[in-house]
This record gives sequence, structure tokens and C-alpha cells, in this order.
Amino acid sequence: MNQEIVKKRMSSEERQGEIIRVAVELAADKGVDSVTTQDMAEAMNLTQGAIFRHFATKDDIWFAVIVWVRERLMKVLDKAAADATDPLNAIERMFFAHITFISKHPAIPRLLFSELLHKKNGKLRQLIEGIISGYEAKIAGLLEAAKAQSLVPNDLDSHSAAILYIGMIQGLVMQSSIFGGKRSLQQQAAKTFPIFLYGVKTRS
Amino acid sequence: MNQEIVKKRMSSEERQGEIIRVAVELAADKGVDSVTTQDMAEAMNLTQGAIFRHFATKDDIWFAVIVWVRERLMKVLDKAAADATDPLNAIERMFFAHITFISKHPAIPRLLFSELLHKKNGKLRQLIEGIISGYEAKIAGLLEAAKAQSLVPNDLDSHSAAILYIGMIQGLVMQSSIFGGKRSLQQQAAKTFPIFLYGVKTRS
DNA sequence: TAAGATAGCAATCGATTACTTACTTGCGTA
DNA sequence: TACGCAAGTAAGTAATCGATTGCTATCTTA
Repeated sequence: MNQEIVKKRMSSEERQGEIIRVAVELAADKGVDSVTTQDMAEAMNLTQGAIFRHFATKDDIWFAVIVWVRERLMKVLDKAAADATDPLNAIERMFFAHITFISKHPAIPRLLFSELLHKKNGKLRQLIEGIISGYEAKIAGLLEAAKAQSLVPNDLDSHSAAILYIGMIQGLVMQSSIFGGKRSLQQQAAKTFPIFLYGVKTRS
Repeated sequence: MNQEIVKKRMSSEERQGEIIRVAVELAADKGVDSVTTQDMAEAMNLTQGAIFRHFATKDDIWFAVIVWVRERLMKVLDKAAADATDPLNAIERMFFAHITFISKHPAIPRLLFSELLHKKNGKLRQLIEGIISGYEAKIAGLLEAAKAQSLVPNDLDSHSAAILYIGMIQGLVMQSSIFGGKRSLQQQAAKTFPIFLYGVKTRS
């Protein structure tokens, strides 16, 4: 009952998509910077050299991966925010949408916060910077909107609160990556968010 | 006016200390996992092979580095907490002591949260786990003490708040590592901590 | 001061890495 | 169906990595 490996010739576009998918998968298991092109090739029953038919350099692969992550993440976050009743509720929905997204793709925080990518100057770093600062700005913007509705105090520093928000996600990810699994992440997130919210809200 | 490089034979103990020092330095510049034994050797005017007179493996170097960091950090934190007036004040003092410590040694968060160290199972991961969970427990313990003094509400989840605390530090470090410098870290920390505190405190 | 101990050097090893090249094979299309 | 292009293969390259080895030079100490 041998599992017949169907060797199929794929178009470069298809293959690029599969490389990205496999790269994300492997990064979740072994960490970003220890994923080799050999690993990727093996994971998709291909020779290592074949990968370079579809990407000029390995960095280009990671660049494409980050772009893929950005699109998926932004879509999820926008969708979550769309259903919100008020700015604070939007932040809450985005938070849990983000946590759920991370649960499904454990490699993502490792990608965005990985050392390798951060240090290299160039397109990769610039791309990641853009994602993070854009995210931060979005949260800060929602907090400003919340101010206008007196949901949060006027003297709240939106930028600092946004940093705390992102740090909260980082902390949760790290804690679950070290100690628990997926369930732990969701449960812990549900218990941690109220504390953040409490620190931001106007006291009634 | 050539700078005379004093080539001095050092005892293995002395040399170990210098290797640790140099490793921390280099990790701050290039990121932990791209520091090679060759880099270390060059930074201390030594041949690469000589390093292995003092450490059996490269992992042993990082292990020693983490131990060094733990001792220094714990000393700083304990000293900060000792002068505190109450548990919440202890947390505040520890926070700013930690931020100051990081300002002086930018490599430290990179070490504790680096991918390389996290993934490898074994002594390194165990050591780092111990540091983080110990830190978390210390914060949670202070929060429990604060509960007894009604400084924080009884229904506060200390563990979750401790995660938020550590995440806050991570977020600040990441943000300053991407955007600003040391001054930015200190200033931003001063603006962010009150939000955390506000989320934890009993409402008067 | 002689001798043992050991830090350091120069060279090199084997493994691994991203990337290249010459050749082969399969697929769309005219 | 035949042909041309592109995907895939197999082998190889240069560079880099951690680690080892045989030897030398220096320090300690009896």
C-alpha cells in the first residue's frame, strides 16, 4: 500500500505558492532562520536546485512569505473590526482575531519578530517595519476615536497604549510557545485582554 | 602612532569572562545567531580555534552568557525591589530597573527571546525557561501581596497580569529596536508603564 | 632554574549552506 | 503530432561554519 507520490509539473506561479506555504510550515517547526532550501525542497518532493527556478534568492522567498502574511493578517483584522460596535470593541475583536490567526499559523510571530529579518537592512526589514508600525497606528487611531466618544480618558497616550497592545500579543505568544499549546494561548489571551482594557478605559 | 595591541596570555577563567563579554557585545550588533566563533576571536585578537580551549562547544558559550545575564539581572531587580514602599511600587521599580539594564545591554532581550535558543531542546532552553518563569512568578507574587493590601482588586488574575508586564517590556524593546535608540526606550517606558499600572490598580 | 602545564597558533577537516550549470523531460500549443 | 519552452534533475561550486590537531610559546612552581 505504497503512497503513490504524484509528481506533477507545476507552473511557476503555483510552485511559488507552494514554496511559500511550505516555508511557513517549516518555520513554525524549526524556527525561521534554520529553515534551509533543502528542507523546503524535501517537504515538497523536489530537488533543492529547482527552488531557484521560482525565486532568485532565499531572501526573496522570505519576502514573499511576509507579503503573504501581511495580506492574510490584514484581511482578518479588517474583517474583525468591521463588525465592531465601537472603537474599543473593534480593538477587542481585532485582538482575538489576531490570536486565532496566530493559533492557526504559529510561525507568524516568529517571522515578524525573528532576528534574522530584523537585522538585515533592506527590503525585508522595511517591509516588516511597515507592517508593525501600520498595525500600531491602526490601534492608536482606534484609541483616538474612543477618546472622541469618551470611552477612554483624554490624557491617554494612544501610541504607548498601542505598544502595550502589541507587547501583550508578543508576551502571550512567547509564553505559549515556551509552556503551553494552542488552547493555552486562547485561554490565556481571554484572561489577559481585560487587564489591558481596564488600563485603557475611562473609569465610570 | 600605532595602537600597540598588547598580546597577553590569560588564564582560562579570565578568557572565559572575556569571551562572554565579547559575545554579548557582538550579539547586540549583529543578532545572536549570526555571531560566529570567528567573530568572537577577531574581537579579542585571538585565533578562532583558541576559543575551544575555554569552551567545549559554542552552545556552552551561550549557556555561560545566559547565566551571566541571569545573575546580573536578578541582582539589579532584587536591589530595585528592596527599596520599595509597597508591592506595586516594587513592580514599578523593577520595571524601570529592567529598562535601564536593557539600555546598557541591548543584547539581553535578544538573547532571552532569540529563536535559536528557544528551539533547541536541552539545557539552554531550560535555563531560559527558568529565568522567564521565575520572573513571571516574582511579579505575580508581588501582585498577590498587593491584593492583601487592597492595592489591586481581588479578582485580578496575577499570572495574566505578569504576562502583560513581560509583554510590555518585549513590546518596548522591539519598538525601540526598530525605530528609536536608547533615549526613546526610556522615555517610551515611562509613558507606557502607567497604562499597565492603571489596568492593575484598584479603582479608588 | 629546570620542568610540567597550558594558552595560543596555524592549518585543516567534515559538514552545511545558498546558489549555479548542463542536461533531461514533460506540457501547452500551433 | 511535432516542436519549443519551461520545470525539474543531478552534480558541482565556493564560501562559511564549528570543531580538531600538532606544534610552539609562555607561565607557574617546585
